[in-house]
Amino acid sequence: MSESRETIQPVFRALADPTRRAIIRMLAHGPRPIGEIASAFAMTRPAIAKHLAILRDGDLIIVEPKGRERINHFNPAALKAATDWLSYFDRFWDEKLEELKRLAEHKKGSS
Amino acid sequence: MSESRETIQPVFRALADPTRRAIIRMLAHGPRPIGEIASAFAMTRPAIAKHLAILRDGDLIIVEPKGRERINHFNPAALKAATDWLSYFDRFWDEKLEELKRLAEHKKGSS
DNA sequence: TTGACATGAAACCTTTTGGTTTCGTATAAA
DNA sequence: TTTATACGAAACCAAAAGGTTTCATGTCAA
Repeated sequence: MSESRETIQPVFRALADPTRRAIIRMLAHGPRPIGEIASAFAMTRPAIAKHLAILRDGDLIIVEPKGRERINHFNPAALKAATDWLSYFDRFWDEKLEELKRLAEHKKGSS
Repeated sequence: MSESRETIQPVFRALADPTRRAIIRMLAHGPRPIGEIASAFAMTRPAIAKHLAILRDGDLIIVEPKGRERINHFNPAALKAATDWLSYFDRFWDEKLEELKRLAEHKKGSS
C-alpha cells in the first residue's frame, strides 16, 4: 500500500537534480563517454561521475565498457516507475479541481 | 532548450522524498490539517511542517486557513509539469530499446 | 477571561549532497 | 616500451536536508 515498488526511490532521487536531468536529455540523443558529457557542463569530471553513479543507481543509464572508454546509454524504461506513480493521480483530477475552485471562490468572497 | 519551465525544479525536488510522496497520497484522498497528517507518521509535527513547506513551494498543496486550523489541499495540477517532462522521452522508447538489446547481445557473446 | 489547542517560527544538530583536488590504473598509440 | 589518455577512487569541504526541542501566538470553548 505504501509504495508500489521500492525501486521508485532511486528514480525520483535521480530526477531531483537539474544537472542529472540535463544529462538524461543529452544521453537520450545518443550514448556518450563520461569525458564528453563532462565537457558540456561547468563542473569537473569527478562531479559528473558522481551524478552518473546516481543515475546508474536508478537504472536510468547503462554502461558499456569499450576499450579505455565507458559509454553511457540512456535507459528510458526506468522512467516508467515514475510515470506510473504519477499517473495514479489522474483519477483525482476532476474531483480536486472542483474542491480547489470552491476554495478560491470563498477566498475571493472574504477579501 | 535547457528546461521547459523553471517551475519544474521545486516539483521534482518535492517528489524526491518518500515522506512527501506519502503525504501527497494521503491528501489526495481528502484535505487535512497538519496535526492529523503528523499523527500518521513517526516524526514530529515541525518535521511534517517543513515537508509541507516544500510541497507548497512546488505548488503541490494549497492551504486553506480555517479558524485555528490550516487545511492542506492536494493540487494535482502541479504534477503536470513532471508528467510533461517525463512524457518527452516516450519517443525515444523504441529506438533505445533496440540499442540496449544489441548491447545485451554483445555482452552475452563476450562472457 | 482563562485555559486548552492548533499551529508557526527559531535555534540547533547530524547526515547527505554536490562539488573539489589529488592520485592510481588500464588501454591506445607513438 | 614509453607516453598520453580516459577513467575510477579516495579524501576532503561547504552547504543543504531532514530531523529535534523550545517558545510564541491566535483562536475556540468554558
